[in-house]
Amino acid sequence: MDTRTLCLAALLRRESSGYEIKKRLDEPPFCHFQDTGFGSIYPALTRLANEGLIEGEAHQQEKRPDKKVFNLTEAGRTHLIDALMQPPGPDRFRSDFLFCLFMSDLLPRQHVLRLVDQRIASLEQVIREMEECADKVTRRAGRFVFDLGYSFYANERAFLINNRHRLEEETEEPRTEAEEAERHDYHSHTAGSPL
Amino acid sequence: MDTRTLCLAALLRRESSGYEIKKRLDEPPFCHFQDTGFGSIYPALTRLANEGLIEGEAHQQEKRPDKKVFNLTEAGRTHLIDALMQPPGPDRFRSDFLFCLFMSDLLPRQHVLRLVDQRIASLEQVIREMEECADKVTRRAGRFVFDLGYSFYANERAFLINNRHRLEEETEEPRTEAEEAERHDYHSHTAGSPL
DNA sequence: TACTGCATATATCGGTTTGATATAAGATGG
DNA sequence: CCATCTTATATCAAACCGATATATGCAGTA
Repeated sequence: MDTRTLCLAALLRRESSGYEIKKRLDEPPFCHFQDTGFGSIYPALTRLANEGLIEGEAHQQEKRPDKKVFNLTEAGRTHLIDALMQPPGPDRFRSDFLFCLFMSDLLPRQHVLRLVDQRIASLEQVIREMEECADKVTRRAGRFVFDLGYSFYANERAFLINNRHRLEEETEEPRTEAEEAERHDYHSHTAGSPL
Repeated sequence: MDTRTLCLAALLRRESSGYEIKKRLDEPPFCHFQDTGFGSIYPALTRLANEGLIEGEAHQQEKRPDKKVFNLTEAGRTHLIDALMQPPGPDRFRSDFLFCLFMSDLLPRQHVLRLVDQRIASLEQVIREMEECADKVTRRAGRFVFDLGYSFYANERAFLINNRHRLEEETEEPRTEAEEAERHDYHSHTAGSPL
């Protein structure tokens, strides 16, 4: 979902400044399936204001930089609902961790195991944090997505713990042989062996 | 992982053209955790060639456009391994589907249920396709990532099937009341209710 | 037969996103 | 007292994404 729609959604229930939107988008449950930076949010807000989908005014603050607080217009609300009714685009998922794992026959075994252990640790932290704030999530839709996210993380943790041993074993056949085999496959056009 | 590193990885086991790289990156198991378009791949290959990390020559083909086939240099192989040894960046996951679900109290219930059913159907197709090509995945590292990916999809499918009923029930409290409650929370600074 | 659409193959272009950085001042903490 | 964090907005280059252009062969079909 593009940043403009994200901003509309963030403004639906309360008026906010760009900074506040960023903060909320950075914490659960939102950060688990959408992320943005200031570099996207501020231009998006400017454009939304030009299009009349949001309205804003500068609130002067004591001892703080001025705050530009925006809220949705009726047109903005309509626009948001329109966007949500469109068939959703495909998920986009990019994971350096999985990429490294996939390429891990190039790397020292100890390094790979450390990578997996760090991943398990970071999953455990996310899970702990989610458990702590679980009772704050009361809206039905929010709760549904929260629970789904939780099951994602728990599932990955379980998989890594249960399958870590597969990466501990000695390296498979020597690399040169494997390469020769794949090269053969390639030339004989028999198997589309994955990458 | 940036596109240049991706291309190096794709060239590790066999020489390829940009088109072939794109094709392989578009199919499992690669498409499940990395994606790229031509708009990224061709510039990346040009730059890699300028940097001496890959070498290429144009193969003339009968009845087809010319093919520029690249392969890794020793410097390219070293560069790839260096990149893989760096601590991996965080996963990036963006899902329009989850975003729509999260906002689903704005949408007609039937629409949301249809969305979920379509999601289940598409998960089931992915799972079927993975099962069909499962026996082609033999490399240990590839197999590990493949199995992890499979468990992702299977987990999400199970969750959606088991929890779909939660979205069937009548809408919770009327929206205006809920809004008032949240507005109160906000002003009293007691609860950081998520978005 | 002609038409339609798909696969092969490379490439560019505009718009968007990302990540780092600039600016500025109060709050926090060692 | 100094470093670092938080609040607050903003910009910029580099990278990325999606659509489109170009050209040809091949398979299916009306």
